[in-house]
Amino acid sequence: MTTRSDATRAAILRAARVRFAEDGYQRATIRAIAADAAIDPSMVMRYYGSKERLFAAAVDIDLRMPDVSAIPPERIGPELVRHWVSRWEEDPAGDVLLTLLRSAATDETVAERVRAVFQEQIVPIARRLSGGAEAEAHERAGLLATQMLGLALCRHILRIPPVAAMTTETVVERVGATVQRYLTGAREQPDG
Amino acid sequence: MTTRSDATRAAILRAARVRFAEDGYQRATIRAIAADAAIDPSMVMRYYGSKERLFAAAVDIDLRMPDVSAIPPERIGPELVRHWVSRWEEDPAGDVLLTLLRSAATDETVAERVRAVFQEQIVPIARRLSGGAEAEAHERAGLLATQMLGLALCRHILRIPPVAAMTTETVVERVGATVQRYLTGAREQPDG
DNA sequence: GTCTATAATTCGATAGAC
DNA sequence: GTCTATCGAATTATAGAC
Repeated sequence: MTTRSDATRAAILRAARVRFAEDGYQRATIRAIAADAAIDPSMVMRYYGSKERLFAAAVDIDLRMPDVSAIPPERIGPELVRHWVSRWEEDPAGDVLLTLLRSAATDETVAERVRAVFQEQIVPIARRLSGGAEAEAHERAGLLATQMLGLALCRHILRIPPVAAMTTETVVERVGATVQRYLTGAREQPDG
Repeated sequence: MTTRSDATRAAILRAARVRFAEDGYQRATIRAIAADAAIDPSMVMRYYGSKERLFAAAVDIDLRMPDVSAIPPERIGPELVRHWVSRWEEDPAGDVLLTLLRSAATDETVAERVRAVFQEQIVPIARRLSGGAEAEAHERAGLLATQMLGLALCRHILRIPPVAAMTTETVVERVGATVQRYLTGAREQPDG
């Protein structure tokens, strides 16, 4: 029933997501987050205990991959890319994904978390499509990750002009074709 | 003729490259770099003036893309990937590339530099292969960047197991085919 | 050329008044 | 529940002895 404290908590979390997304974990300061939320810095400590716990709360989100069994296998590539692109454009999710990827590049703890998401949410998609062979599923999932994360990196973090300017439809078509090949394409030769 | 100071400069630079590559710009401290180089922290300031200038000196390297005119157009994809993978495994270059990409994810100044490298070294490759159309060259170069940088990100920074474990030959074949399509593949439909 | 000592900031975290 | 005041630690950077 403490609605005022709940509002404060939410305001802190909202400000933290923006700050972490813009500045990264290290440059973002508790003082700046508190200023954005228009509250006192000590309130952040009171509600979240430490900067690290605040960060964990700010990036605690479910990646929610789509149900691949509902997508025709021959359309899986473009559909996955479309889902991925739209996730990055949603409101709190986009900031969280931005924060996660930026932080993963400089923080081993966050990188480990990305690897866990890969193992739990990406590998099963490849496993379902490549009928049993475990090593093959891992390789296909890995290639998928290079393209999906590379797209997000260039489009939202590095903001390479032609990639950032590309329309959703162009991305879905061009990158979708690559993802399709990585997931369902014939293997040209045995693994070297 | 100041060979001792030159040796000190070089030792600082060598230690800086390793530290920046391992810890990133912010977490790497002048004190730690000096300790690695077995000299006094104030010497770093004496030789490089500031942490920022030391960083600039540490990552000042030419990316040296291969001469594309010497490669048959139908083999450009795998050859570019092979060159890229091997650059990341060279000795000082690998550390510098690692530092650049990690730092670009969290530092806008470094990101701007990556964009400049893209414009000066990647776009011309696409331009040469796509005969004149400037917008098309930019888009092809952008797609190339998503795949190349995504590969480096997953293999060397996030160290996603199946990507990190992939042999050079497998990467050259699988990712090379994608790069080949991005650079010389037919366009399925006009840009949306 | 090299090192000691320290200035000047900045930040996370705590104690306690109201 | 919220804010004031401050501690303690870490960092870049500087001044100056040797």
